[in-house]
Amino acid sequence: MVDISKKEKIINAAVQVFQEKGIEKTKVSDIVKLAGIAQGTFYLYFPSKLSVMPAIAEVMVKKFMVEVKNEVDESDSISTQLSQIVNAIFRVTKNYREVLALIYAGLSTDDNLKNWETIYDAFYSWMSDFLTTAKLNGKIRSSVHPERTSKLMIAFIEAAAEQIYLYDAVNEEEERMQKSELIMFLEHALGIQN
Amino acid sequence: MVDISKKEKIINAAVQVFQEKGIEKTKVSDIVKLAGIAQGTFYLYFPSKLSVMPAIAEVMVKKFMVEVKNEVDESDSISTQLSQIVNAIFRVTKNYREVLALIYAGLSTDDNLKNWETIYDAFYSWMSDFLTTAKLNGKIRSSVHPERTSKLMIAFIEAAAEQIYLYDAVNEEEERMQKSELIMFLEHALGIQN
Amino acid sequence: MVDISKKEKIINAAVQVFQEKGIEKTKVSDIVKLAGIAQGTFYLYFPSKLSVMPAIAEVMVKKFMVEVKNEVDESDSISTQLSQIVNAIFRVTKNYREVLALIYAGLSTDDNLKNWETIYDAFYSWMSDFLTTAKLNGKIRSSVHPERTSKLMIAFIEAAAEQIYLYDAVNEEEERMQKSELIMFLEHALGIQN
Amino acid sequence: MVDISKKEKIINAAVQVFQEKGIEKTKVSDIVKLAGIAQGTFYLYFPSKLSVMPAIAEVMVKKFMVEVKNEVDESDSISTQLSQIVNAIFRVTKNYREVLALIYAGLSTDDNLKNWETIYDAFYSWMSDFLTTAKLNGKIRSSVHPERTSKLMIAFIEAAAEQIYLYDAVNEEEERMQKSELIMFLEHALGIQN
DNA sequence: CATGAATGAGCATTCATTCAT
DNA sequence: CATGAATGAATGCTCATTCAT
Repeated sequence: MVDISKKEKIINAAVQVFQEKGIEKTKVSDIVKLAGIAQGTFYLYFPSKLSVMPAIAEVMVKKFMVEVKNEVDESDSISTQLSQIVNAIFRVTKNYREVLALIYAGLSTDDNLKNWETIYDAFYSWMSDFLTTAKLNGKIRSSVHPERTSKLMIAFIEAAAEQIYLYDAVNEEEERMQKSELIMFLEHALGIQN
Repeated sequence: MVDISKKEKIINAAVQVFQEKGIEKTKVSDIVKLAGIAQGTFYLYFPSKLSVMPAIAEVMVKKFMVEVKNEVDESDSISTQLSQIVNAIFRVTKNYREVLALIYAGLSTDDNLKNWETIYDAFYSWMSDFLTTAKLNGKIRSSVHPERTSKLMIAFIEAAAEQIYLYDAVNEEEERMQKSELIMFLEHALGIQN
Repeated sequence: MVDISKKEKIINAAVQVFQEKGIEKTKVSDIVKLAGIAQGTFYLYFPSKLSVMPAIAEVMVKKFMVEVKNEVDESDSISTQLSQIVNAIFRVTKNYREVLALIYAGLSTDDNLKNWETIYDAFYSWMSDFLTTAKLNGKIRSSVHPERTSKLMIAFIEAAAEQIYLYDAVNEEEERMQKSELIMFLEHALGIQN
Repeated sequence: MVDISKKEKIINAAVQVFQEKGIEKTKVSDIVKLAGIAQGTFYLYFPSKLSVMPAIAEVMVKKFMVEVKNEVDESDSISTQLSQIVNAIFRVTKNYREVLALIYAGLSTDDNLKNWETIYDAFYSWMSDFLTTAKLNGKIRSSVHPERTSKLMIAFIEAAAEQIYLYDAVNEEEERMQKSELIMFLEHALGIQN
């Protein structure tokens, strides 16, 4: 039986409440109620309401990575793997659109954090490795700079997903078409040779 | 002499104050003080503090368009024009990074607006026209779907700019390199033939 | 064609709005909207929001008197006339319960008015005359002091009506019984001899 | 030593402040200052400013009952006891005229309460018992319906007291005379036989 | 470590009133 | 007389944070 620490309970509850209520309307009292702990206990683990944000961001980045790693099959073609990456990122964005918006906002709201980069580091590394391998295998154009391009790609795919799920109220057909266009766009950008 | 309406005064003041203080810390009293009007007057034009957001968003989109239109020289090569577009978007993002972050957040914070698309429409149209022309002239790959790609490109370039100016604290050298990588990425994505 | 002065329009509108919204929630803007005049016009006729109260009170007292005078038939027995008085007062109280509550409260809320007595004077006089006549005709006990008793009776009947319509949510049967008890109570109090 | 709960402190303070300032001019900050607690604490016990009203009403009804019970001597004649009841009610009304006016108004102002009856129940019961006993002893007319008449009497005596203390600015002589008239009125109404 | 009652600074919003037209 | 846009003082209520137990 897995013992969930109070800190984790708080983070999980925070993700859920933020997801449902948005940043302004979420009260610490909501979070602790859902976490099943006392109001004061929150402050034993986090110095302030906003300081949960980085922890949430970390959780979200982990979700992205877990999904991507689960979805991507290295034995498939690069083109297919690219689709798999896009699908994974789209899926997480769809499910956690609100929290993601909050993170993007919350981090700038809160002063104490420019850890963004640090938080994303593992994801950037993974993507960078992916690109490096592909490049070594001659599957993508040789001029790709894996590190820089990894950041661009993640930013791009997430932005495309947000565009669809956050601001548009698109139908499934349109969603599918837009995703196709994105993948084609990426294939050309990376100069994929299957 | 141009007569600035009270509403415009409020919007301009709001852009400035939000830019300086962030969303949580901005008080309506700050905005009206800067706008030179009474507190109550604010509520004659906007029903709530957050409801200025869409108006601000519109202003920001206009800023993007003005900069892009000023910067892009249609007599230049497509490749050059692409750089010009990127430069313009980066410049606005750099100058208004805070407000932009607020908008991305604020719109989801505030319930009353999913007008995002509407607000961006003009920009999307411009970009779509740009791609259509380029496509007709055989300057970019023929498989590009101008409308869909226009949305992707704007989302992408903005996301790349935010990544640099919002979350990173990059040096100029790194900024320059990242921008180059982005342009190269875009050139391949669009299949540019100069 | 009768020309209703703006002042009367305001008073009528105020009665209606107060009736519907209660004293706290009634805004001057509601009153003027219903009266069909401009906000500022209100202040040409009344120095403040609360200062309409006495005018409203006057209107209400007039309503009481009109109803009582219409209902009471001097050719009927004293006992019957008493019932008629009670019925009239009950009817007005039922229809204007909210405004009446407001008046009772509003007058004490507002400092500038202890005109209560003055406003009720005409009603007291009528009742006093009624009692005087009855007394001269030997229809009621001779120890009744018409002036003092007139005030008591009006206060009493109104209080009884309020008790039913303001605070109770009585059924019609109970209402009828309570009214009977009141009339019997009054008959004995006045020592009515038919 | 009796420990006064925070809730009681609030109610007591509220009675006092409302008595002094009236309903509109009373600020929550006044109440908490007098109660010696923090502003926020008020809202731990009452959801809104107006919601103290019912609690105050209860306190006032208790005051009526305490005074009446203290004053009335069952070994005295019915006539004397009636005077004692009137005196007690008049005294409380005189001392708390403002709060009483507020209650009468406040209850209708505030939506959440038609508990009026419930609040008065104990007082009605006491009076009803008083009348029942008197009736059984043949001291009052046998046609009196104790329950209904108890409500009428309380409403009546209070109304008479208010008429004097709230709206009139009577001299003591007039006050005494009006009270006599009331008692005589009641004696006849009840058909008192000493 | 945990609690949750108490705190009180802080702010958005309202609305009676004014006054230039 | 009439207007209604503009005013800005005034206050109820919230909620992050603390601390005695």
